[in-house]
Amino acid sequence: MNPTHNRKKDMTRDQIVKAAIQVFGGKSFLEANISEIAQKAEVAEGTIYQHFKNKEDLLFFIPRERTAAFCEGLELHLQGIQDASNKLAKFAWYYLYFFKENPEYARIAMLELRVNKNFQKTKGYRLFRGWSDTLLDIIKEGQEEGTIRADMDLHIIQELLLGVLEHYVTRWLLKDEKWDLLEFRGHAVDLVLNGIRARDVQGTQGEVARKEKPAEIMSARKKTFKNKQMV
Amino acid sequence: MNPTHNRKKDMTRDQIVKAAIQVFGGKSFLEANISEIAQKAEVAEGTIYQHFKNKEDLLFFIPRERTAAFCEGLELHLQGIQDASNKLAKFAWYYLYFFKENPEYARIAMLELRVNKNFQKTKGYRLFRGWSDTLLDIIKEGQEEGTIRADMDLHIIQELLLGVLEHYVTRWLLKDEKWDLLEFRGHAVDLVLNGIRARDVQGTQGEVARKEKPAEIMSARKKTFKNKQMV
DNA sequence: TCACAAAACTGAACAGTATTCATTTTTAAA
DNA sequence: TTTAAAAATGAATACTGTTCAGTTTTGTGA
Repeated sequence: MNPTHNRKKDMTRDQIVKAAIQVFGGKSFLEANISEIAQKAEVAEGTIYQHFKNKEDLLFFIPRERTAAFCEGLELHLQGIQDASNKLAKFAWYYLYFFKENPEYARIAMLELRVNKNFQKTKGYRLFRGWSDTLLDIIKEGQEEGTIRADMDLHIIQELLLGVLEHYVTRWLLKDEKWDLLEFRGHAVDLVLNGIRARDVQGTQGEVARKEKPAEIMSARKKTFKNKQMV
Repeated sequence: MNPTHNRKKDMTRDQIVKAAIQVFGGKSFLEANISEIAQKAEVAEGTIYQHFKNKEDLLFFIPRERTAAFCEGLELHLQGIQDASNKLAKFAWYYLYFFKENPEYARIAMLELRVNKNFQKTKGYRLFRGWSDTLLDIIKEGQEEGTIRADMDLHIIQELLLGVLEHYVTRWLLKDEKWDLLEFRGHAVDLVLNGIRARDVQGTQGEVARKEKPAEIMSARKKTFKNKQMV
């Protein structure tokens, strides 16, 4: 068979992945079982193993499709926004909006993939976190603009933002999506942006947990991050 | 047998829990297996099921012991510190310090329990999150002192702090504890404290994501939180 | 010290589910 | 239409959590 004519196989694979999102999105990895996925996808259990090495491999494949959709939407929503602060606010909004609209995927991403050590080593993970470069660019832009404090490494700020957003989505999921995920967005984002905003510090109240001078901090941290690969 | 004389049973239970911490702390819930725990605890597999309903029940029992240790240490380390900001800084330090010293428990708490929907309904969970009232008290104190911004609900600030801390511990674990967990503490805490610090806002740069007036925000949110039980 | 009943423990048997693989069916080019 | 490769099948297998009938240990009262 000609390698370009592998439509059929792709189609059943898509069916399987679609079914997997439904099943994995509704119960934990452990509780979800292959037979149910096979049934939903209208294939035999054995068929799944022609497309995926095992149950975990199938789980790890899921973000590929959704990440692409996430990135497309993000690009679109960021277009036309001028300064970095507004871009960050928009980013946070879109992030929460996306998971609100994709609750099944949210459960998979936040409650399974995000805390899975094996997933960190997969191709899917790089896509999953690939878009975070966009975030780094925005932060850098803000630092150059002078609207975001430059006395701190990019990655620290990035981790702060992602940490808070992931946390809010996770809490929302664990509480059975009882409230609107976007409800507290303004306040949470306000706190974070307030924290990273540049201002003329006069040492008025800024003595807590800051023993080194700004310049030293930045250069030192950049090196450390590169060596230790925090992100 | 007299119900007060159940020492023997408690001892084997402790052995089992200790072994469970080791095994669950070294691999995922799925990869960990009962036979290994039984072997490490020097009991038969069947014995475990006399103490715990099932594998998950055993996992959920683990935080009981460690939470007590966490709280004791926290109380001790907070003693003698005067203002709320320094208490929060100390809280963050102690939080990270504790998980740095208990990496096995950290893996269980952050990568398994924290994202487990079933765990949220257990007795262990209430202990696990019980100490967070301490955090609420400190934040309230800061708001009354005037050092922490009072135009925002307590719980929003609490979630921000916990979110960031949990996120940093999680990243550290997923990257195989490659760096010192306390290394970036100063910077992360600085960002958060900077964000929640009270200051005389003149509307200089504070227009992002803040469409309502401070007073309205607070009263509205307090109600919402109570109704929807975010925490 | 012994008897004995309750508590605690044991491990082989059981059950449920992920995975394998020999076989059948489908596909598409010749 | 033929045919060989690709794809799909599902019964058999293997692995692991859980059960339970039987054994051992414990503590008490005679």
